[in-house]
Amino acid sequence: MLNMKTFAVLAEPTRRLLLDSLLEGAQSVNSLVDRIGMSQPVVSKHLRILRDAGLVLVKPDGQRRLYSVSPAPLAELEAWLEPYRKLWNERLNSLEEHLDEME
Amino acid sequence: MLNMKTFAVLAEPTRRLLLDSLLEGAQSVNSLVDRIGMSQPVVSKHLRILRDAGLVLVKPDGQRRLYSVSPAPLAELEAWLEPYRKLWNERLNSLEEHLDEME
DNA sequence: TTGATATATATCTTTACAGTTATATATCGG
DNA sequence: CCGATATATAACTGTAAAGATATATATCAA
Repeated sequence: MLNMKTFAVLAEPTRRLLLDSLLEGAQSVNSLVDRIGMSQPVVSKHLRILRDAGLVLVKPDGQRRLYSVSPAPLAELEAWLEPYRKLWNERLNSLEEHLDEME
Repeated sequence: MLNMKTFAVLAEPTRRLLLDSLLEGAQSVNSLVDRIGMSQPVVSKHLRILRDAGLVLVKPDGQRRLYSVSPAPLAELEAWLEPYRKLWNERLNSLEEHLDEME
């Protein structure tokens, strides 16, 4: 079911940076290298890991490879987060009530 | 601002297991040890890390320590996730439209 | 106080993984 | 075909961290 490796993959700051960069649209490896200021092998390695995790897609474009975000696995995060979201909403609500009482 | 160490802390499966256990209410260290089947030092160590990350709170209760979830840092996850959620919603919508067209 | 229980921490070992460097593969232009 | 460009991968190194074991600290009960 839930492939929880997604968490580990996203734990790496460089990989989140890559995903964030790809939010603005598909990009080649080298443009990502320029953007995040890491060596090309490092970027390729991280992209490989993101790809294995289903978080990005590749589309060959001549000699380049265009990477884009594939957000489906993030639904796991969302799902895991849900019961906790309820918790913190409750607490926000009771804080609000508390503030209302103080008025 | 955003303390992205939260991601790394949550990347560890045992720690997510601990948090999930605590969703059912505050618990002592030993009850968590029994629940997740790991050694007491391991559990204490992970709880320490969760505590440093602000993800759990401790309340001394005699010789025990009652741990409970403190969900505030998870708002970071939520925030980071947001632009991606938009992405996958868009894709769900276009899938829907596509299915509608096929009818 | 003493022994038992509950938890924390220190030390050690092993493993996983990020980054570097060097090299391989593939595709372009001429 | 050839050199240049774009990307992937292999091999190596250093480091961080998870789990095991042993021990320290604190609180209970008698």
